[in-house]
Amino acid sequence: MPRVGLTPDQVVDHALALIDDQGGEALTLASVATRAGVATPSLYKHVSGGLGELRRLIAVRVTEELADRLADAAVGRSGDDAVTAVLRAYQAYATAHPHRYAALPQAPQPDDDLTRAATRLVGVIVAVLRGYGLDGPEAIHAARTVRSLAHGFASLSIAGAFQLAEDPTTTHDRLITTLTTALHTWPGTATA
Amino acid sequence: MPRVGLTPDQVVDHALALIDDQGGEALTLASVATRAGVATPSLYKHVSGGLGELRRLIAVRVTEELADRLADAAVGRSGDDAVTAVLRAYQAYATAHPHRYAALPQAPQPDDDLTRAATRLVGVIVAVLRGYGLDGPEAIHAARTVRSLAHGFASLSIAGAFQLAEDPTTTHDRLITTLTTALHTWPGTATA
DNA sequence: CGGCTAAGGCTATTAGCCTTAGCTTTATGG
DNA sequence: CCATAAAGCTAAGGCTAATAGCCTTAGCCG
Repeated sequence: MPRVGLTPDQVVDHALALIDDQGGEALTLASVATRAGVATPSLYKHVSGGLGELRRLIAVRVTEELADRLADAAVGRSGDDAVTAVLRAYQAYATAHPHRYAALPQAPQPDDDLTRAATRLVGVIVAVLRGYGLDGPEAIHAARTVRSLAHGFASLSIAGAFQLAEDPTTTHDRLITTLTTALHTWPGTATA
Repeated sequence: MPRVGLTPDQVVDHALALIDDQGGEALTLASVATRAGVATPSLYKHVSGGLGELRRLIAVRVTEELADRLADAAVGRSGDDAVTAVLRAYQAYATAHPHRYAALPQAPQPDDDLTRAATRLVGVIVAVLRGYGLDGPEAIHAARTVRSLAHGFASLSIAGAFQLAEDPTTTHDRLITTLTTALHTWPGTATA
């Protein structure tokens, strides 16, 4: 029939639109195919690994998007200002695209592409940490801590884990203050 | 045929054994039924909501288990000692049962049972924070921060996100030191 | 002791999904 | 203008969840 001219990237586009609309549970090759205006098996011409690979590509794309946002937020800032902006950008992305963010851990194994994207994301954090005199292995430990905090808060808030009356936004503010304060006196640093 | 004498709890037991063995991806009513020595539809007699409810029950069970471990770790300790023990227990549980922990976010919506279990888990953290003079709303914000850090690190480490040469155990040590230090000068506290 | 009821099994069926195989058509390059 | 590779299709197989309806067991009550 008429050729749609699909590309792997476009398949991921459709998949993301579907996830945004109906959640990761609804991600099925059949629905993606319908959105793309194509029969289900045709998707294999572009995503040969089937559903598993599609999930992988989604994780890569989302990680890249997130890394972009963080990089944008960091540019032109340094120190506490930069960390604050990065953490706010992280949470803003997760809040704006909750299903997309929740789809992240659905990826199979961390492959090369995903590792590359994640490395870039971590790179942004490491770069920001230079403002605290952190470098080398300690910068990695600190960056992992930052990422754990950002990811933990994002996934818990998306999952609806914060049900008490207290405003999660306030929690996030506290969390940022706590983090910036801690980074100034990072444990492994001799300069205390 | 001969009655197996199944109960909802036993169904969850089988499901958890399956998850531990083969990961959350492999959780299917058919496999659980096989393990239980029963035909698939028979499971509906015990878990009427089908796969969705089973996942819900699993999340509740895992959250309860985790809360137990944290409570055990906290007993008889206070202050930095208690926080350290709780965070280590958290990570130890996640490391010991990675698939089980990864299955947590597969639960549908936070229902009453899950909320109850999570409330107990948070209660343990809040109790530990009393050692820092934290109470009321600020204790909640601090507890959420602690939980975010613990959950973020656990899920990232399970997902294999820490691929660089640096030892994640060292990261965890730094993370704990950072957290205890920060709790002593919690942002919202007047006593600075 | 007889019989009733409810619970816990079962088989059969439907609907939906992923995936592979193989055919057909379109677009493109020589 | 034709050959070929890419991109679509239909058909089919095998898996899953879920529902419907039947059968048997266990236990209780008269």
